[in-house]
Amino acid sequence: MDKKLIVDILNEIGLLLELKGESPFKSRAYYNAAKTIETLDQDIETLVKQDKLKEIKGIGDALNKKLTELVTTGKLDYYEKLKASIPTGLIDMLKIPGLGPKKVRALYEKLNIKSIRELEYACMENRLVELQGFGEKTQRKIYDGIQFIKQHTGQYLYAEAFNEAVRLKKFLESTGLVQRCDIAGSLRRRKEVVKDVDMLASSHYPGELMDAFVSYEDVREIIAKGDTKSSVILNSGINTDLRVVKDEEYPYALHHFTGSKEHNTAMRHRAKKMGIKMNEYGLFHGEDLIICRDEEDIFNRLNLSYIPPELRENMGEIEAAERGEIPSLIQDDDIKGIFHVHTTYSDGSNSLYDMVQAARASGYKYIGISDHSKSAFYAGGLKEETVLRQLDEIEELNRSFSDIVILKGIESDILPDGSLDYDEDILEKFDFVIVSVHSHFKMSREEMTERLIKAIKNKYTKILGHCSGRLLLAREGYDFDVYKVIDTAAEYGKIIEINANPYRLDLDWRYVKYAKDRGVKFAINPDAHNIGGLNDIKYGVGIARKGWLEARDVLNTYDVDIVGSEKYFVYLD
DNA sequence: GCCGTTTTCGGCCCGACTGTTTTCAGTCG
Repeated sequence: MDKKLIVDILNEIGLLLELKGESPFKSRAYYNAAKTIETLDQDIETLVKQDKLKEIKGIGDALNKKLTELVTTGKLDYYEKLKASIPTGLIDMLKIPGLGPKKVRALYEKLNIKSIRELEYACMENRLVELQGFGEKTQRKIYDGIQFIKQHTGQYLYAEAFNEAVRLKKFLESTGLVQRCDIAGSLRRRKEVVKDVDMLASSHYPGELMDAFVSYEDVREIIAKGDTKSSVILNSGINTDLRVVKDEEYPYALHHFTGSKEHNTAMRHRAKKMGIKMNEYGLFHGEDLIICRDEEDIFNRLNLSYIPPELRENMGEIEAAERGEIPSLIQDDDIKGIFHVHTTYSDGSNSLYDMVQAARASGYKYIGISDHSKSAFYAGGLKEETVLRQLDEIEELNRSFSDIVILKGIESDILPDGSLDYDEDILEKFDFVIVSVHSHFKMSREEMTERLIKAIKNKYTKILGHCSGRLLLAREGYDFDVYKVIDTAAEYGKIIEINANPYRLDLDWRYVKYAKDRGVKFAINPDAHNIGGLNDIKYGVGIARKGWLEARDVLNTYDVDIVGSEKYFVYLD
């Protein structure tokens, strides 16, 4: 058995014991043994055979037994059990500078944080500062450390990759070497998680353009470089490809490199039936190129109306385009106001006044404040008297602004039994109630479905918040029957949130069209915990588009006299 | 978990530094 593997296992046991809060001397014994074996000049298997391990200083009865088991069987039961008792994410968290076993353990025990992504999210929600032994600077340091770590993983949130891609596109355009340039691939389709950035450009000077690309200041490593395709890794760790084509090939290439693969396959199949060959260089009748100036021409040539990139997943878009039934998708500037905004009353980091001012500055006509309800203990949920105080402040602010309406709301926890946590005399004071699950994720599928359905049916419920509870790349959502939940929302005329936070993007777009087809209406909610969070709304719009939604399907494209009225969902029909 | 021996359990490396906390705990090397 490889000595290095044995050393690694001993060191990991030491680490796991520290995380468990065992005696520091016990874990040190394992570290010491690891070091001893590492520097041992005898063969460990021979020592085991001759039963001479115990003669080595630092290896006593217990370690002798364990090492013998490990060397002879290749496995160690004690290690396997230890590993299984601790979430693997905790070990990853130790890689963050400034985080040791004690703090990781505190984060796990007090905040139930089990992975780096969950930790990052908790930092952004400002949840670490309240913890004993932690503070503003520690939280900052941990957050910065996570940004560093993230450079080494393989998947990225849409928002992260998109911002990288936009910067790169600006750079490429600034070289003066490109004719046309676009972000392609899954980013252009607005997938919630992407593996890489695909850029496409047309140019008279492909060689010079590639030279410029690989010398972009953000490039960390050049993987490949040619005249038509180059690959680099950016400082953020994201793999980035640039394809360069002739300008007359550009529309075909843009369609091809936007994908999805499934959409492209279906399109080629359709073309072939019409006697047309289709690839990234063109549409061909025999040897003759069919001239297309842009993507719209390509679709039209195949007797289809234009299909926006977000819909290109081979999920019915080609059939819809054939019938001329591609929806007119919602756009950023359709949004007139926002719901689901947190303030310093609960776990937000900007005041009610500041959030309202930021919404005004963004041109919104209304802002729906919804802090956490009293059961959200970890997030500083509002007790009844605090709710009343906030409602008073909102009324006061409403008197002082004529260009924005502040709506009174709450993000009420859905308790394990599906009930809400305020009495009716409080609930009836709100303009809107968002209901969300924030605890007890580990219920059975049936129980969780019932819990959600009961909350939807509650007469004070207006919006079902982040339906699945997932945190992208960090935490799976809880198990529930999404179709039953959507059907219930449809039946009771309740609105489903598209949470626009880049970590959530929940309801998943794959179910949005199902809900729309059943008449469900949506609210695109930033779930903002600070002023910057208000900008997340655009990611929600992206998901809404991916879910085939039009402006009329979305509550916050309506004027405040409609959304602010008691029976607004009636107007949405 | 190991060691040494006071043969049965107490001690096991520590100082600088940081960010908390208000006298100290945790991390790092």
